[in-house]
Amino acid sequence: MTVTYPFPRAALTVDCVVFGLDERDLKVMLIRRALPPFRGKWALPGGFVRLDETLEQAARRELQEETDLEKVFLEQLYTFGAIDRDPRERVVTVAWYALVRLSNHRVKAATDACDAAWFALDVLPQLAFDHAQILQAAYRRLQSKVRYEPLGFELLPIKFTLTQLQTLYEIILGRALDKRNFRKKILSLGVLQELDEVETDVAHRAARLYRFDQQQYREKIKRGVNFEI
Amino acid sequence: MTVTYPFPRAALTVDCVVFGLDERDLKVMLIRRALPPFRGKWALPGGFVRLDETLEQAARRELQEETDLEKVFLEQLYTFGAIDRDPRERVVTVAWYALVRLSNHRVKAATDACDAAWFALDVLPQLAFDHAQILQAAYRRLQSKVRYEPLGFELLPIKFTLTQLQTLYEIILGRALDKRNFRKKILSLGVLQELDEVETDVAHRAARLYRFDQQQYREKIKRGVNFEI
DNA sequence: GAAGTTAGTGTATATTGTACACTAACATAG
DNA sequence: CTATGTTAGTGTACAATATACACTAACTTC
Repeated sequence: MTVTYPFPRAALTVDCVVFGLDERDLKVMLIRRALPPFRGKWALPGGFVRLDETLEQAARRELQEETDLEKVFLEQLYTFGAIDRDPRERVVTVAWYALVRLSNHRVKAATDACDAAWFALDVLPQLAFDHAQILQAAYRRLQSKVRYEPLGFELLPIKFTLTQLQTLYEIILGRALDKRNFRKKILSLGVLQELDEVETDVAHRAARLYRFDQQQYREKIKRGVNFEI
Repeated sequence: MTVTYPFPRAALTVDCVVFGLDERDLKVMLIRRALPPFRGKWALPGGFVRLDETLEQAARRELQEETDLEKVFLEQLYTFGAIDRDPRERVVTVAWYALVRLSNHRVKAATDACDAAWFALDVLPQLAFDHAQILQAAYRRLQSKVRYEPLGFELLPIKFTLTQLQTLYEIILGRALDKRNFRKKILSLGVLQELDEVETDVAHRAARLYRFDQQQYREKIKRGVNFEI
């Protein structure tokens, strides 16, 4: 099964920067490469785009092949096309970033002899190809976008406390926020649904649980209300 | 000169949405296609990516081939990969948008029997491929980005009046702005350099000219000052 | 020099952001 | 069952920013 073209063509891949949040850190999922080049080095999950799938389908397929991640938030980041970014040949990659609820998703048992693991952003190993650059771009995008779009909720459980939400913003933005002002602000946006439930299994006063109200959010957006932390 | 690969590959192109501003409208540059498919239809300037050039180089080359545009503001927009976006075969395109000073740039005499022309956004002809979608995406990007990055200056002459600047924002954002508030705001950002010159050839009081101070802007950004209209 | 046209300017009010500290509720250990 | 530890939850005063609004100045042309 070979194909012939009148002019040489770049290979086209997708790569995914998958962010997850645990108690104290923003983490990113990496795969240890089983094959050269960069054998044994860590890399972003990704692979070649097939001709019968869109770019987004390719990204989702790669996510599922290497992890058990389904139905996650996924958005196109940027397309990287430096001439020598892959030592073998010209490869252009469409990079995506994904946000997942870490608690729900365990990394799938190693596929084809690759390890997969979560790394905190400040203790990243050396990465293959230009993946360090891609990861940085994804992190910067997340930091700027989280301030005016409700991305953060994709990283939390469906039901969460206001403290969890605040901690999330503090971790992503890298600075402390005032508790009372944060609550005032976020509640005034009117996109949180207060539940009749509180946390369980905590050794102190249990906090009220909330959930993000997607429908409310869409309506507010239509009316031109802008979400900004 | 043919090449053979073990698996089929998508073709890779770049397309550019080139915005320019005249007295009353935001305009976009289109090329009339000389060849099928969509022969005779209008399309975004663009073409195939060569293996010895980056994606940005490809976009700039296409701009220069079909217009006389050099050193323009150019930024990657999004990569479009719908399976049947080109009727001939699978083609993935990396879309870019460019901002040019219309007064400086006349469209180059038709290259290989293509016409090129500027169209106001509200009187666009039917476009080839998915170019209408790409153009819409570019316009939305411009509208949102112009509010917190100094893109607008790329569309004006180097020396401009505050009224010209305000008109630019009004055209792009599609709403009227208050004259005094606009001036207060834009001057308080401290990125405009007041010149010792005024407009000429006007049949009324001549307005002071200003220029955008790139250096000041960079310094302000470093210090975390945020530019927002 | 009169008429027409755009430039250029300030203030009062409303809205939003920011700084800041204590009591309430619950779990657990003694 | 009481004391202790821990986090939840709440309001107000002040500062900064955004908004609404109308007239005089400067110049050109007839």
